[in-house]
Parts: sequence; C-alpha cells; structure tokens
Amino acid sequence: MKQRSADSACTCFNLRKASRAVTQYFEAALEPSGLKATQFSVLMVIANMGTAPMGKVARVLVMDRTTLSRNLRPLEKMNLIRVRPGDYPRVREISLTAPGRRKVEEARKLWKPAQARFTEGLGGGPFAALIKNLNRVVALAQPGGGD
Amino acid sequence: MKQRSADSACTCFNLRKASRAVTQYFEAALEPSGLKATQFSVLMVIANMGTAPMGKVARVLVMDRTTLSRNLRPLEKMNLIRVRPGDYPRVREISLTAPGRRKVEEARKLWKPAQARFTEGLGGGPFAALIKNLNRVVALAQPGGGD
DNA sequence: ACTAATTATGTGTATATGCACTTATTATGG
DNA sequence: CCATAATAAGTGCATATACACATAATTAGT
Repeated sequence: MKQRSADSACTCFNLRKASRAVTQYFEAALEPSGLKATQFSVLMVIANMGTAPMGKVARVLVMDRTTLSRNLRPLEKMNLIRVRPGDYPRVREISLTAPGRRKVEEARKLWKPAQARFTEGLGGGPFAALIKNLNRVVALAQPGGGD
Repeated sequence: MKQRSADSACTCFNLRKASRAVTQYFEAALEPSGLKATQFSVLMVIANMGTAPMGKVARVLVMDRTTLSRNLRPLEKMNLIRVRPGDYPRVREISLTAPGRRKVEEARKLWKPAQARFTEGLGGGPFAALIKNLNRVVALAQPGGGD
C-alpha cells in the first residue's frame, strides 16, 4: 500500500486521531473526579504557575486566549479556580481555590495509572522520544518557530 | 525541574497541545480551499474508501460515530459528499461527489508544503518514528488494544 | 410468527476550539 | 494634553468532539 503512505502519514490527521483516542482514555480514567481532560490540564498548569494572568496561562497551554477564557467558565462554576482583577484592572489573575487544590490531588491519583499505561506500553525510551518530537512539532507549527 | 517532569510529560496534554498547534498550521495552509483540517481528513478517507457506510468510515477515522455524523453536515451542504441509503434502508452510504473529488485534489496541493514543513523539520527518521508511536498510542488507548 | 438481541443511525446537551470583531485600559509620541 | 499604538480580555459564530438516550431495521432464538 505504497500509494496510500503519503496520505495516511498526514501529520495533522495522525495527531488529531491520537488526540481523540487518548483523550477518551484519560477522560474515562478521570471520570470519578468529574474533570475532563482539558480541565485537568488547565488546573495542573495553574497549580504550577501559582497566580497568573489569563494571557500567560494561554501561552503556556499553547491554547487560544479566547478558548482558555471559555474553558475557565466550568472550572469557575465548580469553584475550583478564582478569576480576579490583578494589579491593573484589565488584567484577570487566575488562581486555584482550596477545593481546586484538593481536586488536583484527587485527579492526579486517577491520572497516574492512565499515564503509566502509555509510558509502559511504549517503553521509557520511545515514550521520551514521542514527547520530544511532539514538542518539536509544536515549535515547527508556531509562527517563526524552529526554522 | 525534576518535580515538574511527571506533570509536563502528560501524554494527553502533550498530544492535545500538539494537535491544537498543528491543526492551526494546516488550517492556515488549507484556507484557500475553504476546508478545515478535519474536513480534509474525512474527505481523504472517503476518497480512499470509495463508497462506505458511516460506521465503517468512523472506525477508520477513530472518530465517534456521532461526531462523524455531524462532521458530514457541512461537507454535504458544500456538496462535496453524498449520503444515500445503501442496500439496507438503515445503512447510509457515503461517497464523494464530482466537486468533492476536485476539492480533494485542490486541497492536496495546499497540504503538501504544510506536510513537508514537518517531515523536513523533524527529518525522515524521527518523523517516521513519530507516526509509528502515534499509532501505537492509538492502539494502547483503544479497548483491549495492545495489552 | 413473536420476541429479544444486534446493528446503523440520529438528537440533546455540554465541553473544546479558534477566527473576526469589539471593548477597555495602559503606554507612547507629538 | 491628546491622538495613536499596544495590550488584555470578552462575544458572536461555526466547527469538532463524544456521552446518554432514542429510533429504526435486521437477525436470531424459541
């Protein structure tokens, strides 16, 4: 099936396909916490950043600013994060609430075996290579990235 | 930053992040065709399958059946695909229209340099490894896959 | 023939995603 | 000071995604 290789090796298709499959796996694992995959990622990044303005969080997530803006809504409704005006009125500072910190720890326990499924299924070497290549791909996709 | 490695190496987060970044890159490239990334992938799969029922197409795409169902709507509105009852009334056969076939060729020309950006940016070896590892990840994520 | 299981698909609802456009605020140049 | 740039964030719209639930048709079991 040589003639199909150019098509079936599409970077975008393969990434989106893997993203769909893995998201479903992780969301099944996280289900008891009530968090979706993206919500867990957003909470983890905020946990690592402490308190940060929306734009900065969006850049770390490599997520559109307006997408993050809307992704924060359910988290705010669940009382897991707090959005407050920062030093300047136009800046919105985001931080975890106490329930948010507890939820992160709860979800991290559910996350661990799901993550192990892939680190062990691929093996340490290939898994590390995968993450490295994903980061290079992100750099290549970004404006002026990795030319 | 050893304490962050377990978090920042999350399979799901890294895949979704790369998926977002690469999708934007390909959609910018495909923009003249008026196709989104997913639409291009769906059309390519249908082009390869000739005529096939929805469920089968969904399995090849590793996409939820109901997601594909809705993804077909804009393609049908654009007159790029045809959805018709098959041998059995309950089966919906999907195939490309003549404009659909032309659109695939048009978009494939736009796709090529975008794809080259990543095959060349990573290098043939690492790129092939990436695709292989993505397929292994998909297998691991699927029920009863690659145990 | 009738009922139960299986198969193929659609709908309701909710989150995710990003572009174009808008609003508000701060910084900069004259 | 005031006009303009630049910065930070929100809204309207369209597509993408999938689970729970509903519908319809075919097949299997009795």
